[in-house]
Amino acid sequence: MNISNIIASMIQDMLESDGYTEIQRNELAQKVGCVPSQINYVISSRFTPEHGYIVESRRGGGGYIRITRATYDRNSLKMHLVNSIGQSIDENSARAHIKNLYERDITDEKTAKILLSALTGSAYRDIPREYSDVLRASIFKQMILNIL
Amino acid sequence: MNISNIIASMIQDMLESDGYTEIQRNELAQKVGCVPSQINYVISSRFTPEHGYIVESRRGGGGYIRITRATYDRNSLKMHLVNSIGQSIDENSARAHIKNLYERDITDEKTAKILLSALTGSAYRDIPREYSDVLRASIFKQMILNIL
DNA sequence: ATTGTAAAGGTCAAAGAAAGTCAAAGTCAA
DNA sequence: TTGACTTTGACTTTCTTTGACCTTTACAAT
Repeated sequence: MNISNIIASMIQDMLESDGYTEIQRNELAQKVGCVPSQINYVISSRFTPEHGYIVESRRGGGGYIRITRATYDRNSLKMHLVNSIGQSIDENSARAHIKNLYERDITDEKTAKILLSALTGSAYRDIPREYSDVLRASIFKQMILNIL
Repeated sequence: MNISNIIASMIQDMLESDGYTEIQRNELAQKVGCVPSQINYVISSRFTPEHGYIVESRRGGGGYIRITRATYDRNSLKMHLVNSIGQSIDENSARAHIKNLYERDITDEKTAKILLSALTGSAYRDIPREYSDVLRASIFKQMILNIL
C-alpha cells in the first residue's frame, strides 16, 4: 500500500461520522511521515468535486483544510452529473463519478458495476484518446438518462 | 515447459482459492526470471475475456495488476456468448444478441436496456468504424462477464 | 495605522516507481 | 521452411514522492 492511499483512508475515516473534517496539513503530514505537499496531492487526486467533496482552506496562523462531502438530492445530482461530464471525459473522472454515485446511494452496487464495465477498461485504451473520451462521455450520459 | 506456461500456472495457482489476485509485475518477473513485459504477454494471451478473466491495473508507485476470474455459474453460456462476439461487432448484431438474451430470459428488461444504451446509439457512429466496432465488442464482453 | 515575523497552507517541477507498448529476434512443430 | 507462438529490451505513459520556493494570515511591536 502506498502512502497516498493510507492518507486517503485516514481522511475517509475522519469524514465517516458526519461528512465533515478539518485537518492541519503539517500535523497530518507529520503523523503519517510524509512531506506536507503530499497531503495536497492526495486531496487533489482523491477528494475532488467529481468524487463528491468540497475542499476549502485557509493559510496563516490557525490555518486548516476543510473537507466536506457534498450532499445533493438525486435529481440535481443527476443533472449536475450530466452537465459536468461534458463532451469528453477520461477514465479516472468517470470512475470518480461512479464511485460517488454509489457512495451516495444513487445507484446500487450492481448498477455501479455495470457502469464501470461499460466505461472503463482496456477497451477504451486501444483507440485514440480523441475518440475514446468523447465516446465515453456520450455513453455515460446516455446511461445516466436511461437507467438512473 | 516454456516460461509463459510456468507464469500462467503460477497465476492460476494464485487465483485458485477465491478467483482473485493482485500481482506486482516486476516482482513476479523477478521471481520467475523473465523480463517484465513477458507478464503482459502471458496475460494478454491467456487471461483474456475470451478465457473468462477480467484484468485491471494501475501504474506508478504501489501499482498492481489485478486478475479476476469471472464466475461461471450460468454454466458456459457466458463464455459461449463472449466468444461468439469476437473481436468486432456492429450495432445490429449487438442489438440482436441483446434481444436474444432478453427473449431467452437470461436478462431482465432493465439490464437489456442498460446494455442497449451502452452499446448502441449515435455515440458510436461519430467515430471511425474501425474503432467503433472493436470497442463495442470489448465493452460488450466486459459487461457480460461483469454482470450476467 | 504600519510593519515585521512566524505560522500556516499552495504550487510546481524533478525524480522515482510501476506498468504498458511495440517490434525485432528466437524457437519449434507441422 | 514457414507460420504461430515466445522471448527480449528499448522506449512510453501514468501515478507517486520529494523538496525548493511562494502566498496568505494572525499577531505583536512599533
